[in-house]
Amino acid sequence: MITLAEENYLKAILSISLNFDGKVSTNAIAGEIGTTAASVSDMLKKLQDKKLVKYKKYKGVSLTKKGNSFATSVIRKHRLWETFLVNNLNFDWGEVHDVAEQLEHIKSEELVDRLDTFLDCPKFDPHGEPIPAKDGKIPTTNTIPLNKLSEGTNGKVMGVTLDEKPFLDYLTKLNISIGTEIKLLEKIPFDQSISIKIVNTKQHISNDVAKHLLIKTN
Amino acid sequence: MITLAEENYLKAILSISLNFDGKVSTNAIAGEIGTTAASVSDMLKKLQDKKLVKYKKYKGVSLTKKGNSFATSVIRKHRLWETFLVNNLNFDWGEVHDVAEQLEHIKSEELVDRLDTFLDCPKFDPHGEPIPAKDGKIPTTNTIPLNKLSEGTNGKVMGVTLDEKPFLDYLTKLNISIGTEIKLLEKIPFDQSISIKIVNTKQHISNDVAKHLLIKTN
DNA sequence: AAAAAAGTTTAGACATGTCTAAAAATTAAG
DNA sequence: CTTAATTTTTAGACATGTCTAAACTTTTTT
Ligand SMILES: [Mn+2]
Ligand SMILES: [Mn+2]
Ligand SMILES: [Mn+2]
Ligand SMILES: [Mn+2]
Repeated sequence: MITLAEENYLKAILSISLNFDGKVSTNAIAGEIGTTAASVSDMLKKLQDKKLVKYKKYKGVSLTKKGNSFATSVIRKHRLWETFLVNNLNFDWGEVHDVAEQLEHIKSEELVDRLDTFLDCPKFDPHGEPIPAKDGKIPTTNTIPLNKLSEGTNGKVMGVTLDEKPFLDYLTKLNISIGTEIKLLEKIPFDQSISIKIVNTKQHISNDVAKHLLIKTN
Repeated sequence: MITLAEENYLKAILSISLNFDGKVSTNAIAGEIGTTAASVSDMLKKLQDKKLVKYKKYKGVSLTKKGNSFATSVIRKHRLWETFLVNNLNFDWGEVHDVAEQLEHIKSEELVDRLDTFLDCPKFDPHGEPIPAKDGKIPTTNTIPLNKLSEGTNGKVMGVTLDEKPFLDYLTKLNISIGTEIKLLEKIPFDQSISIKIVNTKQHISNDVAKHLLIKTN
């Protein structure tokens, strides 16, 4: 049996390895989970024993096929629950992450399958993040982070890569949500901040915000 | 913060005290939870410290107002989730208990409130058991266990007081579900087993089965 | 009222998961 | 290439929750 703590570590390792490639460092995991490097070292040994990760002391860690499968399943559950909470229980997209962190650990294959069916097998969650299918396949998109676009480009917001409430509340305040049409007007070299146009209003946002907005260009 | 284990103990104490009255014994709790008397003693001290129970060594335990409120809330969540699983995810009434045992521990008042609204504030769960309201009030019914009825009485099955799969599967096999019309034909003094009529078929069931069927007489 | 049985609590151990502080290894600087 | 800074691991402690075995209370029998 895999424990709740183990699931969270596997999920963290997968999340990190999706952004950067190569082996995942102890510190990176500690940062993601909000724990100490010492705890991570302890846990990596246990995950190694269970053949969920490949781990060499001081050399970082990667998921085994089995570990990747568990991690993907947790993310699948997380995003299906978030979809349920927003679509059916009328939660705001900024309020669902913490509850989904709990729901993702409920153990019942049957439950996940039926929830998936109930929701009509959604491909993306309320933040536009892809929901892995039962077989582990993750839907792809041809989107680019807003900060990588060139000046003058038009596009549509397809997703966000951060689902913390303060960030999502700020987006809502800026009138940005999934589907919003955006035009990149100007990039400021000094701080990489950018000017954008949203439904005829001009706004200015930091690079930190822009990099978490996934855009599909027209 | 109240832990998952503590919630299960409080729920067990409430369940027991609903059936029998007076103080709840250590052994009864151990039996209900499926643990040892030693573990129960340990936990009762902790619950005492948190003012969730009133406990005197060797003299049994009872819930404080605070403890009762937590226990009731756990039962409310359990039954709301069971209702969701049966009504919306098309689970059979015998398949939901174990999953609900997990879901009942998800921490979010907002979630419970919204789930309740989503389900149209149901008063009874799929097994006919009353769902406590947000304020803790438990819907009442004027029902009697089938084994307490006298011969010749007609009535309708309003609920079951056991939700283990083998029992519920057996009921399904007997064509008994919530709403089924039943007539008590004969009580056998030797073993308290009884003969019943269900939609023109005669059946014979043990006292053990009959005592878990709640009947509303016509 | 003493002895036996049943019920309950304590003592000691163990598993899981976490933390701080210290030691060891790796990487970056000088 | 040696020292310094950073990263990672180990050692030791602690909290939670569980268990078995032994001790203690209460209840039941004789
Ligand atoms: Mn999330
Ligand atoms: Mn989690
Ligand atoms: Mn149940
Ligand atoms: Mn439970």
